[in-house]
Amino acid sequence: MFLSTSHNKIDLKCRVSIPASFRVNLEKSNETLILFKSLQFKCIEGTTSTRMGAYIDAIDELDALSDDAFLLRMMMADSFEIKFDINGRVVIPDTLMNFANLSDKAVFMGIGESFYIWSPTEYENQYMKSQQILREKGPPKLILKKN
Amino acid sequence: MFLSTSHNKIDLKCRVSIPASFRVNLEKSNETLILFKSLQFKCIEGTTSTRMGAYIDAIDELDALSDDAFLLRMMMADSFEIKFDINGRVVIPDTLMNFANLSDKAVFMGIGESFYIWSPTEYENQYMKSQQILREKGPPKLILKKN
DNA sequence: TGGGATAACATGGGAATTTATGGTAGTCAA
DNA sequence: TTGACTACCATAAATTCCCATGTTATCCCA
Repeated sequence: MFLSTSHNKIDLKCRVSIPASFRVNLEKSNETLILFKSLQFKCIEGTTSTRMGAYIDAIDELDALSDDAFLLRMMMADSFEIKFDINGRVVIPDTLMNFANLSDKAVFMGIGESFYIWSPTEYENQYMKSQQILREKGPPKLILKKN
Repeated sequence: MFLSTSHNKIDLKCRVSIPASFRVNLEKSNETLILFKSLQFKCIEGTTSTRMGAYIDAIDELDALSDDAFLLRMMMADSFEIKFDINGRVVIPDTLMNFANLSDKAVFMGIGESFYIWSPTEYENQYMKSQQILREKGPPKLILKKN
């Protein structure tokens, strides 16, 4: 599970350290990391190859001509299998750097099954927005399912 | 699985480098590459011989005399088993070059179980279209099965 | 509980390898 | 003998690998 937030530096080669806790999480479950363009936000989403595989299987279940199938294929096209260097760093592909408006700083935000990588300003915006909603509408009502 | 997008050059001999990650994917699973006319788009589709077998089996499920089966057979007839040169390049058959309107640039787009080869302009059109659908309809609603 | 030792982490830089691509020589068939 | 095709070589650029370093967090013992 990916949790917590941290700020790391992106160097000139577009390398960035993935927070150690995220890395351990991947290693323990023997997963490779996939980075892709978020479908909702101007940020990168990171997840496991297993979870990405589930999306791919879902494509075959859909009507091949449907909009959903089309979008999912596009999503695959904007996804990258990422390798770590010995120090736990990855290289962020150009496409993703541009999409998320990243330059020299990245904010990692764990959200459970996956995590987001934001530019600092975009992260700040989204954070403000969440505080705003919280003030106006109060905390979300959560119903946890029993297993 | 085939992921990510990349732009490669097609030379005068119709040779083009298959992106390294696609090649590795094929080698790891000991598959040969099949190229054929996409059934949906003006592009080439590439996949493993195993998956091509699955397509062919799917045709057999159809009424053998139906128009669908006829069309699918005609399309499949234009599929090619492709060999790599020592540098990871392939030669794109003339039929496919023409079908996909390719000349000197190719866009490789991984979509999971297979990949597409587009002309740059056609790729651009499809990408625009996906962004349009995303704006209008939002991301696909997917319910992934629990592991 | 304090403080030094030790390990873990994030980051920088350069060397070695891989990739994409241009070119040439050899082979086979018409 | 020509033309098409294939196999292989060459090279520049991009990518990956690995070593070095400073900084932060953790541990352990007095």
